[in-house]
Amino acid sequence: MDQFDCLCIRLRRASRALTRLYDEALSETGLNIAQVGLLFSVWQAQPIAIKALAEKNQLDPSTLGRNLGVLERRELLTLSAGKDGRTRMVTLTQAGMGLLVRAAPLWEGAQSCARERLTADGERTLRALLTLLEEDESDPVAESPEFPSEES
Amino acid sequence: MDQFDCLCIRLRRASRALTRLYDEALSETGLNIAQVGLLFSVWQAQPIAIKALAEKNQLDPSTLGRNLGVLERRELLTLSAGKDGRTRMVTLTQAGMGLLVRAAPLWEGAQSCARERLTADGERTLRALLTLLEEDESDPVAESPEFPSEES
DNA sequence: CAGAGGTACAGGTATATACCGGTATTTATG
DNA sequence: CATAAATACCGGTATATACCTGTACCTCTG
Repeated sequence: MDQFDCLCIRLRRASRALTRLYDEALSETGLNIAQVGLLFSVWQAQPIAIKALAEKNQLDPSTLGRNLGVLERRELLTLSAGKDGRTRMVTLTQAGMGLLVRAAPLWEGAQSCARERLTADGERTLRALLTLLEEDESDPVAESPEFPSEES
Repeated sequence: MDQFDCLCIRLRRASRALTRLYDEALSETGLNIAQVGLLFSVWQAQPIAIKALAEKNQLDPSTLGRNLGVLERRELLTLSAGKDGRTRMVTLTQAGMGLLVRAAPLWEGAQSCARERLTADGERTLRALLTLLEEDESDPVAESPEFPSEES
């Protein structure tokens, strides 16, 4: 039962390390990779209800609700009542969009840095493995858009 | 630039999912995988100073200190002054040892379950990749060179 | 249409995580 | 030896994460 053989502990540790890398790269935006990723996820699907967004991100809805609260207070997104009175729809603000645009090149830098640590084959395999680990999988947003740019 | 192509976001998501699997398996112990892993790590190296344990686990020392506090309150480990008056040495209690023994088969179940989702080859590759990712966490994107702009 | 049951979210509680600044202690330096 | 610098830890603050409970709202059924 060596700890280094625990897939979960290793994955968590790698996750912390990689998060530090991305957070550092994004530091000048004032947001971390979790927040930027969340903004991006909203941008892909807005307006979207909290429940749906939670499933999309495999996050507990209550966790997501609090995470959204942070971004709402910073006026990067808005939470408004949906047609169904129970739901709250999430939408990016102009500032939120602008932040994504600013974050894009910084994110690319971190991604390149992370990618350099992997061989092409290794990265493909990692992706396949991550997909397996993520299990369920709702449709992976087929023709996925990219980070918003000035033109979008 | 689909969010699913962000290595960090994917790793974090896989980490959450896998953590849920292990936590569920360990639920009857009253501890989660992070706590069990920490107990195990202490057991491997006790008595050990917080700083050293933090490095071993790639955790911020203040984070680790708080995590240890939780386990100390449950009397699974003790924190005592070291020879160096600044350090606090971590040691498992009998209860802490006992909990590790109880957790072992439950952990094995979760590990097997996780392993079933991977091919043998895939798992080897994942381990190699995780090792790569865990290596060096120093000065990240300081002077990141060009970005391999793929098709962008 | 009224009540039962399901759904979406908010908030409480607890832990995980990191950064920063402060304090005590040790080590290095003149 | 006195003091500056480095070290190890603690506590404040903020966010991330999940579970559980309560509440408002919707939907289904008799």
